[in-house]
Amino acid sequence: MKKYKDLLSKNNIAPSFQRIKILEFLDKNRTHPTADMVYQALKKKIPTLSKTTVYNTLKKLSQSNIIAELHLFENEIRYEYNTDPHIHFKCLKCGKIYDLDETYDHYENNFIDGHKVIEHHVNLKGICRNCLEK
Amino acid sequence: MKKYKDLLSKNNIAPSFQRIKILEFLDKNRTHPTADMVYQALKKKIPTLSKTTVYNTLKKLSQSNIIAELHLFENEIRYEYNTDPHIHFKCLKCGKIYDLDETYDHYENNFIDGHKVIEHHVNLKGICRNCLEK
DNA sequence: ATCATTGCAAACACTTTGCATACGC
DNA sequence: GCGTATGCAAAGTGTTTGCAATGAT
Repeated sequence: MKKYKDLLSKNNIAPSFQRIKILEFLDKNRTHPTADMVYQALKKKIPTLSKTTVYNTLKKLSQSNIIAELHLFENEIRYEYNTDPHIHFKCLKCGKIYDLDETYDHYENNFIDGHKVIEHHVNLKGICRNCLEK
Repeated sequence: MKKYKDLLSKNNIAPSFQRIKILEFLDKNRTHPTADMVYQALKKKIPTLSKTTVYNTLKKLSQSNIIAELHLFENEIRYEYNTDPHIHFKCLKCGKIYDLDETYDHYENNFIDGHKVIEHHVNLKGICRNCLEK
């Protein structure tokens, strides 16, 4: 996939087969997976893949801001392909995490109590529309 | 401390010496400590204290909503004595976490895209007023 | 041939669990 | 004395590191 190869090269990350596949997976599966979920999914197609490579790659990609590390509600890291600012909603019933297109940049580059705000993260919890219907 | 003893009893948690001390520590040190920080601080005064007790107590207290478990920006759990709704600000320079009295209940008990919002968490990052002055 | 990436295994940090002892009512 | 809390040690997760083998240019 040229798209991913170019993106990696542009960020001075050698576009190895594994890295391209991990990046492609995150682009095509917007499910906020953990490192282990990425590993489990890709292992099927790349039997030789190691968890170490997944961890190393995810760290490299997030350091280059190609993907984002999420620290949502549990004590675990989840990853997502970097996109426009948005907020996260987690369903308390089914556990699914949704991206919401709310920008909510109320605080961005603003000052609160004298503190300069650079980043903001809004995490919501509740019951998702699918679970409400049941 | 009668205050803590009563609070524990009211929640059907036996008000043992260790539990009272852990709760008192969180009330008097609003520094969002990790379990280990609580342990290190209290071990000085209670040499026999074990980490297990700290972990077990923190879990019990947060299950009763006496304290809150925070999943802020790093992949670790921090705890705080439960108070009015507020948001958190972490300084990128000094690492300190501030409580901000912004309520921001824009989404609370509201529906977004059909999802019912029950909880919300707003986490900000930036440079705190102390670090800005330097 | 060189250099970086990979992947195994071991180490690591944080948290939980099992269980015997000790404590409080 | 009974029942629960404590605290040690061991096990369990999620993540990182050391290093030899592999792979790409």
